[in-house]
Formats: sequence, C-alpha cells, structure tokens
Amino acid sequence: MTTPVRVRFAPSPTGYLHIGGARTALFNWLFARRHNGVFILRIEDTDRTRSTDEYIQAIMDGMTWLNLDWQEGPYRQTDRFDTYRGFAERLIQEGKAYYCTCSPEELEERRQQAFTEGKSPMYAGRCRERLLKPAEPAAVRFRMPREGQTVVQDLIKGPIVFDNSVLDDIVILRSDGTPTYNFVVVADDIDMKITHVIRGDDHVNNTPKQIHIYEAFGWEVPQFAHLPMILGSDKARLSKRHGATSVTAYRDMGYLPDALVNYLVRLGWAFGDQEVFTRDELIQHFSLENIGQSAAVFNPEKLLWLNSQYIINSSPEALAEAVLPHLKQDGTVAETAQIDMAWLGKAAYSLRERSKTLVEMAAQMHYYIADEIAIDPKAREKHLKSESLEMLSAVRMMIEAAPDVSAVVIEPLIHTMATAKGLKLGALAQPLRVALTGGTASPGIFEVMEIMGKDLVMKRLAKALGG
RNA sequence: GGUCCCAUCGUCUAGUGGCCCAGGACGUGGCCCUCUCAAGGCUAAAACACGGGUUCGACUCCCGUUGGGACUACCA
Repeated sequence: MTTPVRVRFAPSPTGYLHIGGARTALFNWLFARRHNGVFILRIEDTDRTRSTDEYIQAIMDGMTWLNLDWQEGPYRQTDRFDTYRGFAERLIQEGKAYYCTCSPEELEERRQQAFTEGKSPMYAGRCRERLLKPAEPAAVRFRMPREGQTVVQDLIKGPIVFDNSVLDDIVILRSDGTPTYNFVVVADDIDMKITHVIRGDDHVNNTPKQIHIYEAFGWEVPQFAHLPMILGSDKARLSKRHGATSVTAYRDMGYLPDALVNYLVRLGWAFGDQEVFTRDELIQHFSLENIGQSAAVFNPEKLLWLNSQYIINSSPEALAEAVLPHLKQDGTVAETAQIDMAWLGKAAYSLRERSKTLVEMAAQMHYYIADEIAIDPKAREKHLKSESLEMLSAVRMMIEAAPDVSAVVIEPLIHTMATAKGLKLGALAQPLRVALTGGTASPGIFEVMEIMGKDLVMKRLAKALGG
C-alpha cells in the first residue's frame, strides 16, 4: 500500500491571493485530486506584524471563487506555537540547535560589512560552540553541517546540488520565543505528514536547509516540486506595477473562474496541443512531469481570449447567474429587483459571442433592460436621416400590425418589405438597430427584437421617430 | 559579490538524437461568411540566444559565453 498523497498550500496572509499564489494553490489542488489525496490550507502567519485576518479571508475568498476546495485547515501557525517550541526543545536537547546571544544590530553590521567586502553574508558561528544555557534574550539557531553536499531531488528541475558550506545556521526561534519560517514549515510538514511540497521556485535555496531539519528529526524528506515563477511583461517578477494581480480583481472585471484556472494551468504546464480543458480533464491529465522549467510571462490577451471561449460555451442559465452581479454593480438592475432569470439567460446568451468579459456583457445588456437609451450621435447621423426615417416609419407600422415581435414573425415581413422596395436587408436593419439599441453593433436584429418584446420595441421606435 | 535556477516565434508552449528547412494557441495582417458587430473558417508573417564539443546525425546530450530570474533577515 502506498502512502496517501497529502499536499498543502501555505500562503502568508500579507496580501490578497495573487496570480502566482493562485497557480501554486491550483497545482497543489490538481495534484491532490489526481492522486485522490488531501489538499490542506495552512496560513503561515508567524510574521505577526505583517499578517492580518482580512488577508486570510481574502485568500480564502479567492480560492473559493476559483473552486479550489481544501479538505483540512485552514491551520494557523500562530495557533501552534506550543508545538513548535516542543520541536525546538528536542533539537536543543540533542545538541542540534543552540542558543545565540549575538544582537541583531551586531549581526546586521557584520552582514553589511561582508557584503561590501564581497564576501558571503553568512552567520559566522560565534555562539555555535559556546554551549550557552537558556538566556534572556537568546535566539535559537540550527546547527547546519559544514561539510559535504546536499542534493535536492526536485520533481520538476531534477537533482540540485548544494555545498553544505553555503548553508547558514539559521535562526529557528527568535529571541522573543516565536519560531521562524524555515523551521515552522518543516515542523508543520512533519506534523501534517505532507508527502509532496509543491511551491514556487523562489524557495529552492531554502530547501537544503529544510532537508537538514527534517533529517534532524529523523523524518523522511518529502518530495519537492518547485514551480517556475510568473513574470510580468517586462520579465520582472509579477507585481502590482503590471496591473491587476489579485484574483478577486479578475472576478470583478468579469472573468469566469474556470477561464482563469484554465489560463493559469497552461502557464507552465502543457498537455500536447490542447488549450481548453474541463476541470475533469485537468484532473485526469495533470502531472508534475509536464511542468516546464522556465519562468512564464503573464499574458492578459490570452486570458481574455480564454474567457471569451468560456463565455461562448456557457449555458444561458450559467450566463444569467454570472452576469447578474455585474448588472447590479453597474446599476442596470436595481439591487432588490426581481429578475426573470429565463429571460435574462436568453438575453445574455445572445451576447455571448460579443462579450469577452461579463462586464462587457452587462454593458451591452443595458439596451435590453433600460427604459431610456441614448442614441450614439454618429450612428444617428448615419442611419437616422430623412429617407431612413421614412423607411423606419413604415417598419414601425408593420410591426405595430404584427401579432408579436418574434423572429419567425418579423423576419419574413422585413425581408418582404426590403424586396418590395428593392433594398438590401441592411438598409432596413441598420436604422432599426440604431433605433432599438442606440448603436450600430448588436446581435442579429430579429433576435434583439424578440428579446426586447413588442412594448419596448414600439417605445424605442416612437422615441427614435420623434414621438 | 556568493549560491541556485532558467534559455524554441512578441507571448504561452509541443518537441525527450533522425518523424522538424520545427507543430499548436494568443496577438497581428489578408481573404471568406454576413443585417451591424462579433463568432467561425481559410491564410500569411514570426523562433531553436551565441560558441565549442559528443555523434553518421543535434532544438534535443556535454562544456563554456551571454542574457534573464530567485535567494542571500531574529520576512515568508
């Protein structure tokens, strides 16, 4: 029997869930699903000055929106300080860690000096052999080996070799008794029986240090998989400078969570030539071996295209649900209004091929819903001039007389009228379109009328014809 | 500075020594379709960073150069 897969996403709540974090979470989630494993959410908040509860909530909101559900957690490291102290105690007793009374100021000074001298700014090991007793205040450092090599067997990058001489005696307990990151990760990963550590490759240099801590506890080292970073268009690490990096910002801009997931997974991972995947396909095909080793540039245009694909392939029901919040957001629909969702679905569905985002869709939907619309001056100039108005007037009378404005009723009538007057369909359709929608671009004009219904159509025509 | 990682079209990538004068996708140009705008179809331009090896044969393996990136805290 093989041990069950247990993976974790371990963000620090010093900001919202950003694109890079979301992808790390996604890959962990996918890996867990693929292997019927457990996905754990762990909040790394040992830096109490920068961590906030608001950010913890924001991270969970982002994951929930993306449908990345976790089976355990959220665990908070600040709730587990006693556990860490126990772990540290063990290392001290076994001589694998030691007290250090060097002052931060002194250390910082030495660091700066080493830097200017072009030397490695490592801890020189003043207290390493001093066998200090517990003192106040004293930090606790981990005793790293000074000789030999450590090999990180990375599932994505292959073996990575480090000389142990470059490994610092890191602080595991600050002088105030709180534990630090490199120590806590290992303690937690041991405690939570993590089998695979999938994280950003900004952690590779920490990995050999962590391996020695695992070994100090006599624990089997988990498998590592270090994901390449996501870069901005200037190839620098993705940051706020590059525009929206918060996952929830994409929700607000009208992106579908599945589209963002699809985009994110393709950033670094590929399955032959396939571009669009369902969740099930992703789970079925996902594997760490197919992840590339080089950093990827975030490309908003491709994300936009994927979003449009997901919108095109959505059902009317799904579109109605998805677009409604945006209609309320931009005021087209009152917050408390009762909406006919079947009708809304039909309206949204008609716009699916011309809306790259739900925000765009909501904006266009305005002419289906609003009482009054503004007619674009240029469109009026071009399509609502004298002879067009006369034709439109004729059309109005024809529609007035029709039993309803469904496409099956109106379309043949308009075609007949065009033929009778020796006109192309466009000569009637464009003035009609401008009168009904206020602009020159819309879904097929017969579809538009059917969705608007006779009352609204007649109202718009009357308005356009000046009375 | 030190350590580590990376290098195929503008971008995401396929490619695991011969299938490649390099395939797909986004974006860009052209054409078709058409009541508008889209969507869709067809099509064009566009890449193996450079230099050495290894090999009968390198995009693929090795070394170096160059260029990017990450880490280098009593941050995570």
